[in-house]
Amino acid sequence: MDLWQLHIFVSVVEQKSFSRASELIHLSQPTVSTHIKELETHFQCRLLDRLGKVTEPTRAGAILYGYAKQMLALKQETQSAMLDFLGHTKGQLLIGGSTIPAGYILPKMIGAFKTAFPDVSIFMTVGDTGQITRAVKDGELELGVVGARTSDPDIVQEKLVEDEMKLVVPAGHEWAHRTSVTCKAVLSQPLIAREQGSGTWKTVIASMEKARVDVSRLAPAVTMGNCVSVIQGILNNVGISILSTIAVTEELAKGRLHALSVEDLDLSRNFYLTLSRKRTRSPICEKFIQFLKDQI
Amino acid sequence: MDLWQLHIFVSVVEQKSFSRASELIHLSQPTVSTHIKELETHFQCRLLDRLGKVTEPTRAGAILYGYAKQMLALKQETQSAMLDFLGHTKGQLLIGGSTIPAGYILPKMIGAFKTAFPDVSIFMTVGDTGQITRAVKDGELELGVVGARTSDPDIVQEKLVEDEMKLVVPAGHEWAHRTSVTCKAVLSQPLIAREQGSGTWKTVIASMEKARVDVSRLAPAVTMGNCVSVIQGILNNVGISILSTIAVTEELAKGRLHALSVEDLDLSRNFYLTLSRKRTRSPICEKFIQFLKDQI
DNA sequence: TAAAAATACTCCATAGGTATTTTAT
DNA sequence: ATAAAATACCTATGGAGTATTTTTA
Repeated sequence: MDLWQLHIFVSVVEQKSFSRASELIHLSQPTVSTHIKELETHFQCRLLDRLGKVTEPTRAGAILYGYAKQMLALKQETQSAMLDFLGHTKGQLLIGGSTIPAGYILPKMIGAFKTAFPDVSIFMTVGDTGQITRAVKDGELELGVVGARTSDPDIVQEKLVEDEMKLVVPAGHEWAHRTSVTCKAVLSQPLIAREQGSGTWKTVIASMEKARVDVSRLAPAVTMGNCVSVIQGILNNVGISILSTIAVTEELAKGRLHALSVEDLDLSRNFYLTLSRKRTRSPICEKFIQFLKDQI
Repeated sequence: MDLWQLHIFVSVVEQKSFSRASELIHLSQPTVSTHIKELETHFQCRLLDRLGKVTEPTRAGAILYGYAKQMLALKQETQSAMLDFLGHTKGQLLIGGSTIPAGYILPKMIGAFKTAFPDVSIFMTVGDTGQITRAVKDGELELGVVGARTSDPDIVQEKLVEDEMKLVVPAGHEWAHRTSVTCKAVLSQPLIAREQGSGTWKTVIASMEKARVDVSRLAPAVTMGNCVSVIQGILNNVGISILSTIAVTEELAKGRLHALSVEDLDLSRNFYLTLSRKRTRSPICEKFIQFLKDQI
């Protein structure tokens, strides 16, 4: 019993005739006979009553007909589901991003992409660089945007955007009109730090170590769990902090915050498009990558 | 794309390996490769990522896998549905009977059959001989039990039971202790007749004509639409009637009615098992025919 | 180096065909 | 007599095999 034989069987039932069915499927009448015979030997019973004028299914044939229709319908459904997916118009896309990309880069992209392809469902996971990279490696996510490179050979990465981090102070701060300060001056101010896993804070520490600044002299006034809290902290004069400009563009535009660079400190970093080296990317994912590269 | 290829594909996905899958299905590894390749060219995309250690489905492959599982499950379902039906343990049986068989013969049979095969659903249609015979001819019913033969060459009939009709009088009637009366005597009594289409009444009229009794002398006190009404009529002294003994066995046993034969009148008739000559009978139907023949 | 999949090739089973016979209207 | 299905028989595609190479961990 295969789909082809079932298709022939269904055609005979619907045409009520072997020869009419054979014309319809562009087969010879004996070929149709052979296939029906094969089905009948397979099930060990008559499936069609050849009544002379017409051919009608037996009870067993009627049962098989019902199932056969279902299977053929399911085949059709499969075909069109695959076509839809491969025509990158339908399906789902699983992506991931570390804090900054997930908060400030990807949402815009997802919005634009959804407008272009409304039948694509996008699921975004937020996690730290390590989590996202591992998920991409394992195929749980098709694409990630993270703030650090990895040495894993199963991963390919591509620089997506350059991110400049700056010292951020409230509008009324004594430095609110300066464009830069020394690193030493920063250490004298109450500072809002980020938690251990934060990519932003890792970059800050790394750049300080690179500039041979004694990191132990850092005395954070408070440590906060996410970017938004830090911004709120600055606005409420808890302290100042070093943040991605991407994360504060809005507040800078409103004039409620001011950003300035820190002398001697290289606070630039990159966000990387992160993909599995060997796994095949879906057409939807390819399309999304195009979007990312084009619209940034 | 056929079921065999989908089966191979599913096996590779589940085994995460071409070679392990090939062992499982008892095929060579190159044969598995060929089939997967064929699926991939059919859908114009990669379905499996050969990652070296393991093989995992691509997004497209994952979609196909879902559908493939459904199709294979449906195939299994088809197989077992056919087996159940052919093992005459499950399914439905459509039968029909004219008034007396449907009222007094078939219900007993259906009860016994349902006990033996509880998973069989039986649907019984009641109609006159002509209706039931036509439905059997057209395959709407698989089996009928009717009170008359037909000349239709598409129908085969077999005598199932002999039915004796008798004159039925109430317990207190003047003939309540007689075993027979003359036909002439019957004509002098108030008689309950049956409607036009009734097989019972047709038989009564036919036997009278055969005995050269002047049928026009029949003056029914009342005409009733069904057997049960006639019995009630007799019990309430509306008149007497000629009925199938099969239909009054219960009342005779209770002693509320008395049956006697009519001299000169041959009131015997047969009920016939009625089947389509050319249509294949389901195993359930064959089994039911056995039941009918054995238990009568 | 070893294991997995791909490639190259050979073979035969079978799906397809045509010609014809049988069956039933 | 005619139309439909079955039978007989032939052909060629492709599904299955073995042997080998390529790839990658």
